[in-house]
Amino acid sequence: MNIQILVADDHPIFRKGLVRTIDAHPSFNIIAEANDGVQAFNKIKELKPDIAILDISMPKMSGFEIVKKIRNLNLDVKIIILTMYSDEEFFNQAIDLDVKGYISKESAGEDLITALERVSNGNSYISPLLSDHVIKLDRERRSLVKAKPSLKNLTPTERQILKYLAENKTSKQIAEKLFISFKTVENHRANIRDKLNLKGLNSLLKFAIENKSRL
Amino acid sequence: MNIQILVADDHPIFRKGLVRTIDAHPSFNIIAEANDGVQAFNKIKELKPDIAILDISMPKMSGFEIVKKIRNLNLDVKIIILTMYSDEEFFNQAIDLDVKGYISKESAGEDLITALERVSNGNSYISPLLSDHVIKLDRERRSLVKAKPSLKNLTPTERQILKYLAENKTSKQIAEKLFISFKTVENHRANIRDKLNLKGLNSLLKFAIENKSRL
DNA sequence: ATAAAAGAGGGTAGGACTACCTATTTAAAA
DNA sequence: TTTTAAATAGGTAGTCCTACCCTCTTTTAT
Repeated sequence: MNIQILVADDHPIFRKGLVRTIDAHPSFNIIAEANDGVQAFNKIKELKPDIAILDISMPKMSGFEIVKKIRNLNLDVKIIILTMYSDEEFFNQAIDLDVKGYISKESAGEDLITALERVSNGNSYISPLLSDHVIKLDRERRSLVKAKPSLKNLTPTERQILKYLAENKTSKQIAEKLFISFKTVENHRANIRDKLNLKGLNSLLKFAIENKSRL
Repeated sequence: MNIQILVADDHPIFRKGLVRTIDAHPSFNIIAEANDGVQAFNKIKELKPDIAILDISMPKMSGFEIVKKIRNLNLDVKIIILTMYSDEEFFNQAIDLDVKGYISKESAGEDLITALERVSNGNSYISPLLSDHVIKLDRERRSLVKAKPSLKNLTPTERQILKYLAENKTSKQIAEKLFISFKTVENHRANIRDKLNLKGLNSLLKFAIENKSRL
């Protein structure tokens, strides 16, 4: 068994730690490293590793953007996300993107190796440091509380408008950018609020700002 | 020349990267590693390394607290601070504590080695990634443009109002919570916008949401 | 082919935020 | 003691967002 791995992280010293940890195991083979998101994406396209270990926050392109692009190209690359943040949003996003592994940067090396082993066998692995959080989420999902509305019900135009909203553009400003009437923009806003079940003043703006990373 | 070094960082993988980077140089010798602040402090007291490399944010005791304690004991240990944050506050604090080296975790290994060499010779070293920042800060100070006002310029009441704003409460709702007139709340809002140099509709709301974790 | 969804455009009423003002009281700092 | 900063309260005009209505065309899916 020889698993080919790409490692992408913009912190050279941390990356060295990753490489050493992984190289110590004969079944795993680092075939490439990347310093930033664009580099990572290009190398994944070119070398088609079995597993890509991606930091979320990298210059030029985030880990998530890379995953989206990979999915669009239908590349069969398993993804392990590395993160500093035990943020619910990020985690949900990872799940939506069918990411197989999700590991905190605070994890020990054994954690990483376990993740690699499980993911290479087609399973998933979430770092124990994060799983407390996951259990909480699971409980939320089971409860009757309406699940967080997903963005995927939105049409492309609605998404576009949300992006502008996250920059705190007014309906009028958005209308000018899109060459449509501001009334149309306001109608879109009303539809989005309806779909996301948002009520109250500026609730849509708040949502747009809080979720801009997922647009 | 054989320099004895202690490394303290609560991220095992990053720590491994540090150790490998340093061990590759014959003049430097890792004599101990620590997982958290208390461990680091105890080992420094016991082993008296020449140089201690400390992460700022560690469980149980921060890097800065360790430095203070070391200074109180009059131990002759040179300190290199490692940080994720290119935050002005942290940097100033480090300078005040007579820290000899200050390195970003985004640095490459060569940066670290350079720092070790300079510090072991009695000099100082600030990672270029940070010195740009320092220079930029300096320029901002020199320029007439009001430097980006941080949250610390806000009064307690203003902070409180920002917190409510981050929850998308209206001025009226906040006024009711605080038992004051909504006009007072709006005045506070105007003052905050002024201090933070925010302009345009809902810019304050946007700021509050984006910075709520720091309130 | 027909129905549904997406996009575009419009109207009205009301509530909310912003930009500008002024003014008083109180507490802290010089 | 005088000054300054903070907190309080008020006014007006303008712009924007929201919550309701409505019609029309084009595209997509059944």
